[in-house]
Amino acid sequence: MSDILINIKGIGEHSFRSGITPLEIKSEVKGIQKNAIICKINDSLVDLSSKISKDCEIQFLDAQSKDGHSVLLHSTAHLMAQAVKRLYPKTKVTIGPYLDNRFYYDFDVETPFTEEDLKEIEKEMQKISDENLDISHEVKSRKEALDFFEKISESYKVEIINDIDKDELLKVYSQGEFSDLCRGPHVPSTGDIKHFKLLSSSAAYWRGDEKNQTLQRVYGTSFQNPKDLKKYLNQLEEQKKRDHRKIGKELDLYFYDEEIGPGLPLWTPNGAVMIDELEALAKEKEDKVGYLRVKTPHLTKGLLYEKSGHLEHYISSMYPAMDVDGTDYYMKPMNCPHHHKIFANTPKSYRDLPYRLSEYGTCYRYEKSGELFGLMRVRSMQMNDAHIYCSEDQFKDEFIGVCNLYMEYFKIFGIDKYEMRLSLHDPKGLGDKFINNSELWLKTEEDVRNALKDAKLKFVESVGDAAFYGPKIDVQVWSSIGREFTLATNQVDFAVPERFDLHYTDTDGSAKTPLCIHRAPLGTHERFIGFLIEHFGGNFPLWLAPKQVIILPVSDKYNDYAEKINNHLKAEGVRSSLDDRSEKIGSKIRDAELQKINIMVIVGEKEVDSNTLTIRRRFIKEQEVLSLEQFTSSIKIEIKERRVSN
RNA sequence: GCCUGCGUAGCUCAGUAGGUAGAGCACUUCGUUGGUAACGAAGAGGUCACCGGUUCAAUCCCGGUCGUAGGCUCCA
Repeated sequence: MSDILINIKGIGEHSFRSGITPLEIKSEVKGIQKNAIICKINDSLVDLSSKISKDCEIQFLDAQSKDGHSVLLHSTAHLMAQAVKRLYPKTKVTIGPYLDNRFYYDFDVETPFTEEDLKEIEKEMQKISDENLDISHEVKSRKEALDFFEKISESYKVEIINDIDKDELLKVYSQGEFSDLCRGPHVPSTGDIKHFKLLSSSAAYWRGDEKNQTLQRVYGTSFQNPKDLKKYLNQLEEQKKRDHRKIGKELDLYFYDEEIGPGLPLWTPNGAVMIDELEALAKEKEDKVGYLRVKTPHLTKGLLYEKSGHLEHYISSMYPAMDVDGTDYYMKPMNCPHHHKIFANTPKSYRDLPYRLSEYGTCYRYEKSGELFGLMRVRSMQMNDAHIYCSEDQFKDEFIGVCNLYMEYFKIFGIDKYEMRLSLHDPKGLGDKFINNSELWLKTEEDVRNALKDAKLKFVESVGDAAFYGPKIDVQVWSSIGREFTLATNQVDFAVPERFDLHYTDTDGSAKTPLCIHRAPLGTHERFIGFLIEHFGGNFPLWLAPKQVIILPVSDKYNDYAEKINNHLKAEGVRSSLDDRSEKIGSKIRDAELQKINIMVIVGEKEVDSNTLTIRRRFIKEQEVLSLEQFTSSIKIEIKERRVSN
């Protein structure tokens, strides 16, 4: 057999016999990392056991690299499947991919797993790891693979094979008694998988379709080093602490009541302050760029939604109709048709465009019970909604204007991780999910794409996610605990204005139909505040905080002085309160810290004598001594400028 | 909507092999007048989510309903 030349990244070129495996190279050549579990040959990830017969470049990777970690996670999923098959031999396996830092495997199992079962599975996994079984693979023909999986009654695998492209090579990975259809690659041995933890189990539908069999999904994680595993688990614990549902309760911002209904949040005085601040911000920004504010009713006849197409497309997520004097009325699920009515109420000329209507109304949607989630998915939502009616010529500027508004908000809140997603129609869904006019779709999508490119905004595209009436831009953000949400949305509507027979008189006297841009840069107030709670971990900037200042007298003797300060601040529009309980100062400070109040004003003998205040800011050890006037004016500026820090 | 788990005081949670319950914090009162993350004492608080069934007896066992958690599916 002839020799081949292999360039080992970071080490140099070596000559080997053809047919050598990376595993053999690893043991023959010094300096390759001991923990290497996988390698890249000419940029594709390959098992360490595969034979090399050509000159190439090879890079060994351990599980601390991104690719290596993915492989480790994937192999851990297989390890888990093997453990499950040992403990519950009747289980049928399905699929087990990796995610960021996690993996899962879906099983068709007789009885769902309990927490104890997960512990047992984990133990069995440890055993298989200790057995240090070689993980090998064989390439099989379609027929061989089908025969094999039929013989071992893995019907889901059979189904998968039948769906795979006929030309694709099928690989069967084996470790001990366990074999699985898989593209791979995998770590060389079960002994390479040492530090893992099963996280949770839940149900999942086969192929994600609710009509299919319910499977049991087990999530887990796995790392090369015990330290990294611990770090990740800690991170998960930390994330729980920032959950908006937990902080929302602790800071008394909102709650749900069984007698009111799921998904219908009640905002307490603290939470309502935040909504008011958000609205004040939005009004300020919108007033500057020419939005006109309107108000529309919460109830509307069904006829309107027939016309708009919403009844046809979204009836399953609208509250059922109520009969009013023999006519069907619906809770309003969105504002657009009402705004269209307002547009149409008086004749419009090209001089009126762009015509921008905004509304902070409450909409009601019947989200399925299992979809409700804290403030992020609710059934009554306050929209930061607006519709811009414009001509085709104006479209680009208006669209970019809206995107810029997003950016402005993001800057105010210190949101720097976001992604714009241009959602396009799916040609297959025309006439069904989407308005049936492919030319108009393509043209509008191209217009939006160009507008984004001209504004130098980065975006990704997503086919099939458009609204029924036009393409949209969704802005995805990640809360500090890694949850991804669609926060802002911006949709182009080329269909509904026509249905509503909206028109304006153009310069030449002809009637034209305007385009409509639907936009909600702050999404819903509920979701936005939910996001902000996690983003700030409850430590809101001063302007947004429900409780900005608390006055803490050192003893009852200084209550009068404290009260004077409190009254002054309140008169100046600062959200200030007074803690005049007979508690020691340390206790009052502790309580204020737990309530995450931004500023504590401490007053005792010293302060009364010198007519000053001692200012203790959240998280800041150094205190300031200021006069009441100095303090008031400085925080008023901080509030007015909506500073993010602290 | 689907699968599984959970539901005890305002909050965080104990507990009862079936005999109607307990702690800490918060709250109220009294004492204390204290200088940077918990002063002390006393008191008040619960139809053990709701509705049925089994039982002499149910917060506990069984069934249903509602709510909630983790996911799946969905999101104008």
